[in-house]
Amino acid sequence: MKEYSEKETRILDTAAEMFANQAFHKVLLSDVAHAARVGKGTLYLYFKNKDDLYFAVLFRGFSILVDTLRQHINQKNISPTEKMEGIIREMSTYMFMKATNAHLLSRVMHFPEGGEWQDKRTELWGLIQEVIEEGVETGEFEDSCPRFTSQYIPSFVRSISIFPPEGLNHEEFCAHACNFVFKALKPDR
Amino acid sequence: MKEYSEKETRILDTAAEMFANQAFHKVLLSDVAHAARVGKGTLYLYFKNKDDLYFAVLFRGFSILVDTLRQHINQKNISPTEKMEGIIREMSTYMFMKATNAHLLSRVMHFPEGGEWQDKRTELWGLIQEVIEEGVETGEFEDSCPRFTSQYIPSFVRSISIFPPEGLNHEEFCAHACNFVFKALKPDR
Amino acid sequence: MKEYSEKETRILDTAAEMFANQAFHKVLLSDVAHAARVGKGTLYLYFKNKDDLYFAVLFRGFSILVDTLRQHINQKNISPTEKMEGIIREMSTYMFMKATNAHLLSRVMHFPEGGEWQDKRTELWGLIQEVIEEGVETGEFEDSCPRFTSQYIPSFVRSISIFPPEGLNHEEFCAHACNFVFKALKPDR
Amino acid sequence: MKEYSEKETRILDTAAEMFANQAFHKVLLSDVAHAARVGKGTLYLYFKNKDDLYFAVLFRGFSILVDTLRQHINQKNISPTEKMEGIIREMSTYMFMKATNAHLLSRVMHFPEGGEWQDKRTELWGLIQEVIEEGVETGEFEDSCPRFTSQYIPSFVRSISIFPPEGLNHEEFCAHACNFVFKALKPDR
DNA sequence: TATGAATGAGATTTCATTCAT
DNA sequence: TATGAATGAAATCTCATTCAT
Repeated sequence: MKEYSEKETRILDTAAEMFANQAFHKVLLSDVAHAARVGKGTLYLYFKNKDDLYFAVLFRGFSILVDTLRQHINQKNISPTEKMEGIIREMSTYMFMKATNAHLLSRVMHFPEGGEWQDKRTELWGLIQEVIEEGVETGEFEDSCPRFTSQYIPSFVRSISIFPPEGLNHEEFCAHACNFVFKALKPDR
Repeated sequence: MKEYSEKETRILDTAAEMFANQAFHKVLLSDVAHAARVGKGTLYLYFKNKDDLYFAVLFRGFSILVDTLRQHINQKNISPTEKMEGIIREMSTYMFMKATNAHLLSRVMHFPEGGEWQDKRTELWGLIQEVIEEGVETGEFEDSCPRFTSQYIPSFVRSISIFPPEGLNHEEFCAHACNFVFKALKPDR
Repeated sequence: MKEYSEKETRILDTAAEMFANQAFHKVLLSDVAHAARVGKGTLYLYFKNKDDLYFAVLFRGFSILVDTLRQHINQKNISPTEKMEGIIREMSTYMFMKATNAHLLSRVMHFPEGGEWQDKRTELWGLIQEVIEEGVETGEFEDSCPRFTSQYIPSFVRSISIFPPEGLNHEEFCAHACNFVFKALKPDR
Repeated sequence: MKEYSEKETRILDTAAEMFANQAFHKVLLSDVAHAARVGKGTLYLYFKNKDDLYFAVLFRGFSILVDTLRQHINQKNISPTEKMEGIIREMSTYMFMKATNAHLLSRVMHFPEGGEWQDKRTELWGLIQEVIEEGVETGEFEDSCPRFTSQYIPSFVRSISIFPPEGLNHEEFCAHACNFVFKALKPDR
């Protein structure tokens, strides 16, 4: 896990906020600098250019999520079903907590191929896939292609958190999503 | 359904291609004009400004999909299950046919709120929701909150078409997705 | 001889004036644009960047001089001595006429090697060398290494025009320089 | 003769090298500092600002040359002719020894008027002029305007050392230049 | 004395948009 | 209707200089 200095963190936080709320080209570096209470030049001390800052923001946000999930999954003594429920809840919590998270994550998921990103995404999907496969082994789940399923799950958490149906209740969504997934993965008999 | 002149169509096609492959701010109007074999000024005869062109591109692409789906659903004499399978197949066909489609749709789905877009998206979700509700009525489906489910379905078709797992087979995906959804929606008994 | 459009010429003239009077980094493109009565962006229509504009200015100035000299030298029916006198007079006239010329030429003569520049300089020296060699053939001159001499001549015209001794009289300088060169090149007997 | 501390010398040497090889505005103080193995702030302990450093570099280089020449000229018992030959040889040795020297000198010689520089240049020209005048008095030379000639001589040494003709031989150049000057200055009879 | 992270004024450059043709 | 040269506001980015350590 990359380490960030205090100032770097402040810049990333500020930029995350701004990139989440406006289109890339509407975010001015001078505004970021001002909001982060640093000089414009300081940004360039930490990030090569605007693109680089943008990617760093997304990457950090995504990494935090993946790390959280990995930690959850690595717990001993919990069943694949519990892990899967955890994944859905952690992901949706992460995104509902801060609109910023959802919007940024959403962009990551669309990112131009490029080693680093591909890897991170694959990491996320890999974690989920592992849980499904573990469940298949224990007989809790049945899935002819866990690779597909592992992509479905983040995608609908994202969809709901970006376009929350009116009057959305977080708990209600988690329950529905878990139920949906568990039914879909339930062994035929 | 809006009608477009030949030149307008050429511009929209070109722009669609470009917006699908690059971020908004990386797409230069001069490039669009050149690629569409029209003068830069001509773009402004058909579209108010860059944003307007962008919206027009997304809107057209999205409308085509929604219209296709609506046509499918309006067929008489087919069951909700058949309709649902059709939705999944039509959507994924639409997106697999042209990468452009998938990428553009993806943008629409993430579009900052804004009346027009909200409406268009709601239209898509509404179509799917209707089918689910119809299925619930006939007893083919069971779903505690069809509104959520109607968002899940486009989201994972999109995810798979933007990030196709290596060696992806279209038919295999459709089969898996249908199966996944049908199991998830199957009445408990 | 390269052709320049009216606007291009206006830009080059303006820029020449400014580059001659100030250090490169003190010349602002916004000032150039303003003084040339064109938009800042227009500069970039004609010149790739600031460096490119600078080089174009120098190159044009230098080319004009070389062309003038070549024309003079190509005259029929004049002796090498007359040609040499012409060279010295043309060069010093060119430089005394406009301080701009002298200063710009001065920079050219120091220019980072680079095909184009090397070639132009070599062209200038080549012209002078030819005249000397012609004179050697006719017996008017004697010179063990015309290649050296052809570099001496522009160098002192330049020196005097950039740092004119107090109360310098142009004609006096030409006379002195010609006399100096002719004596130096005079056959021993 | 100014004295420089060890660190100051290191900075000046480094900067000399860099200013000789690149245009003023391409030389970054951070590069100078790094190459001189001092902190960027340290430069400001020794030099008021970038201009000041630049001037110091040129000034030191020029002073060394002028001092060398003065020492040579002040020798007793050598004729003006010998002095002149010495001047040409010392100057060209100085410049051929290190390309840096030639380039820097070249800058000095082109420096925008400014008291200090005017004085330094005048000092160089003055030395040469004295020798010529001494020669005129002894009847060894003849020159209607030694002030001009004293500018010619440094200028062509400079020209040759900055743009050495292919396959240049130092000794050959000195011999040619001396011969050229001596013929030009030879009394008519 | 020595440092180099931080600064921000101000430079270069871009590109959506206009408008004369 | 069609064009693309011209524009200049506004963006990104640089780098000499400062200053807390």
